[in-house]
Amino acid sequence: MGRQPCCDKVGLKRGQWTIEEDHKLTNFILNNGIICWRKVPKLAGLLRCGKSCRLRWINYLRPGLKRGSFTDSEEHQIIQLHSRLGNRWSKIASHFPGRTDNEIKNHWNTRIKKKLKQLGLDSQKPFEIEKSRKNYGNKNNMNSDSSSSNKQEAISLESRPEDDHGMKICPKKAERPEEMKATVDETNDPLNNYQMLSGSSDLDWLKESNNVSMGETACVEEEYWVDGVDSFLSWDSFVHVEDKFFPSWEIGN
DNA sequence: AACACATGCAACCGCATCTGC
DNA sequence: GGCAGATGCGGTTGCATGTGT
Repeated sequence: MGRQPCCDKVGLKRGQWTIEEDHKLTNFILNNGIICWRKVPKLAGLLRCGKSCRLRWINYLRPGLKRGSFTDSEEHQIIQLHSRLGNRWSKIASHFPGRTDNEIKNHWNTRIKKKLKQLGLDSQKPFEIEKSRKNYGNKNNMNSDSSSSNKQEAISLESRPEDDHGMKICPKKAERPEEMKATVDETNDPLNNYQMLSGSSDLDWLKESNNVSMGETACVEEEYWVDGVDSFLSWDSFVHVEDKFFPSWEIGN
């Protein structure tokens, strides 16, 4: 016995949204807020399922969305976050006000993944870059106990006063498949390669962090992380803006 | 100009998780 | 605690557009 479909799909429209549909959905939400996505299409006069409406709103119609290509800085931050979080796109997206998880996921799959592949890095091993980064920064410290350093990192991250959504930044060690452990070919510097491919010179933050010891690495990471997030508008401030538009609902994903 | 192929993005699908009863 | 409905999430697909021949 299969799962019940999220909605009765008979007679529902699919595919690309028309401008008229966008207007209907936008007007409805602006006037009424979001109470129940299931009811939205019916109340808004749309022949779509609630899921589809939600997706359209979140990914395209929601005010404050930043459209256009990703900047180098954003791309670097995506790579860094992905190295910590893996394919948890919504978590990654929460660090980019105005960007959607879908957008970031698409960007990763179409651009970044390709670049990493060219570098010989396996994008399916999301912690590889982070690990590479650590290894390159710790050539003088190769004997250090990796498990304890992992633990140290986990503690460091978990004791973080909490990010804007109270999420855990670093997957627990047990959640990391063994295969994710990095195997770094020290004859190649992936960061150099990435820089060459991207034609960007602002990977310096990665290189700079390679010059510190293990203990310092954690500190640098922490600082970078905080600076990186703070350098963007916080999601909370974005929520406040939306509160003015939509006092009747909350974005509390 | 016409066609084939590649690319990027919007949208869909189905499972996971949350929430209220 | 168990269940059902609603929502969230990530993987995947399909199509529009761009590019090369």
